[in-house]
Amino acid sequence: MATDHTRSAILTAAERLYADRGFADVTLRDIVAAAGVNLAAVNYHFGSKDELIAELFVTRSLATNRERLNELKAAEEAGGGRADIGVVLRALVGPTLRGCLGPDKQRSDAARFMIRASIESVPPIRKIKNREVDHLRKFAAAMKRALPDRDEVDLYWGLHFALAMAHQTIRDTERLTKLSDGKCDLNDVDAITDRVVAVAALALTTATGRAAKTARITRAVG
Amino acid sequence: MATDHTRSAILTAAERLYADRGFADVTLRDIVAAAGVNLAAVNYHFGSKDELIAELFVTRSLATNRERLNELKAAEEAGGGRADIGVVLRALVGPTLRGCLGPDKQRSDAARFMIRASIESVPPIRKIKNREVDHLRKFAAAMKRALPDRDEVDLYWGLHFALAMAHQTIRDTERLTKLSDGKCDLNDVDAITDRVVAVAALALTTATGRAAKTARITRAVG
DNA sequence: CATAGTTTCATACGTCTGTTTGAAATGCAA
DNA sequence: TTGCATTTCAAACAGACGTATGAAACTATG
Repeated sequence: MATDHTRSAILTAAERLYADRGFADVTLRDIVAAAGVNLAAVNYHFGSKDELIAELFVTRSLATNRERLNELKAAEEAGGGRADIGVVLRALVGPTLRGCLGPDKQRSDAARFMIRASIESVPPIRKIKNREVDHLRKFAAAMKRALPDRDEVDLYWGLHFALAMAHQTIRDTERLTKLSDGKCDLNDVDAITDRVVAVAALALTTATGRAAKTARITRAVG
Repeated sequence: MATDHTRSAILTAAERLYADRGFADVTLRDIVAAAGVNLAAVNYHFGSKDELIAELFVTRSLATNRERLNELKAAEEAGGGRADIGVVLRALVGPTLRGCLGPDKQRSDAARFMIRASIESVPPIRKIKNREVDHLRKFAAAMKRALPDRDEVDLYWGLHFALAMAHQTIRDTERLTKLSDGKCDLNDVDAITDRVVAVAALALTTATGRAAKTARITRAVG
């Protein structure tokens, strides 16, 4: 064992390559070349390519979830067991956004790997991913504490939309930049987080009747 | 030429398989087996696998864009050159949502194929996809007409978020269903469209100062 | 019917993939 | 140093992939 240099070199190289180019385009030979180790090392240390991916994913998954929950717990403890809905949402989308966007320097391979994992549904990950729901349930519960009068279904949709906006912003940076001719600043992570949280919170705090009615009217007009 | 049964059989089978299982998991041999034709037929009729995918994508892409623009134009003409922001957004997200969600019967392979295409970034599609921005620009312009006083950047973000919510809802149906224990009805397409449009419109019509301030406050509190 | 052109077919090719193998190298205790 | 276990390495393996080939089966025109 010792420091197991080879093992961690593989993990680092694999994470970076997968984050950069996705799962489909990266072969074991690419990984071992980047890691500077022999081809057989992957199978020796991890058993198979799938097990390497799975280990990468569970490690990062646990870390991200821990970060999110820490932020949530700190906020709820500070608020006496209940946090503002905006703070809850920020704890949900903040960690991932910070990891994936912003200046190159602070952009981590880890966060970008997680995005890849959530985009490209590769078999070894798909099986593990179902546990994510249990993690999100904690946030749904916190949202319920923040907005006890709100209909449960609305809360789920709000959580879903918040993740959708954060997720898509990370994934499709290019399109928004082109569409806006660079006017949308994708480097200001705090501002982006503000936007996502603001929209989700707004949707959750506005009277559902009014929103639904507006939508129905526009539908009738259209 | 005649009816070119083989050609269209390949297209149909390929679209369905790609929609169901994604690009990575579907081989030419899967396609020709499903289409009931010979392996060499793909290369004979389309030149290569990539060209088959490209043809599939441009066909569907043009159809979707046409549908969206028809809805937009009809609304703007009815409104004397300017449509309500909700109607514009509905024209943007409605066609795709209708095609991808709802009861199995009305769910089309075409729409699901397009979602796959937007998720898994396969080389032959990636090159073509840049044109989508030009299409979206027309919606950005319509949004500007609907909300002439709104800051341009806000409009781009609103458009981006609307697409994000629609897109993610289609893509991650399973997670939301599980999280909500089935309480979120993914079969009621109109209701879902209402929600997406309502949230996006709400974000676009609420005073930006208030939203930003709320976000900043929650950030400070957290 | 004959024939030229098109389409289908079985089959094979070359390449790339993840994985395996057995020998060589290394680390470490006695 | 000797001996044993761990780790590395070059090389090869079997399988799957997209593609190419040439003969066979069609279709339609004269």
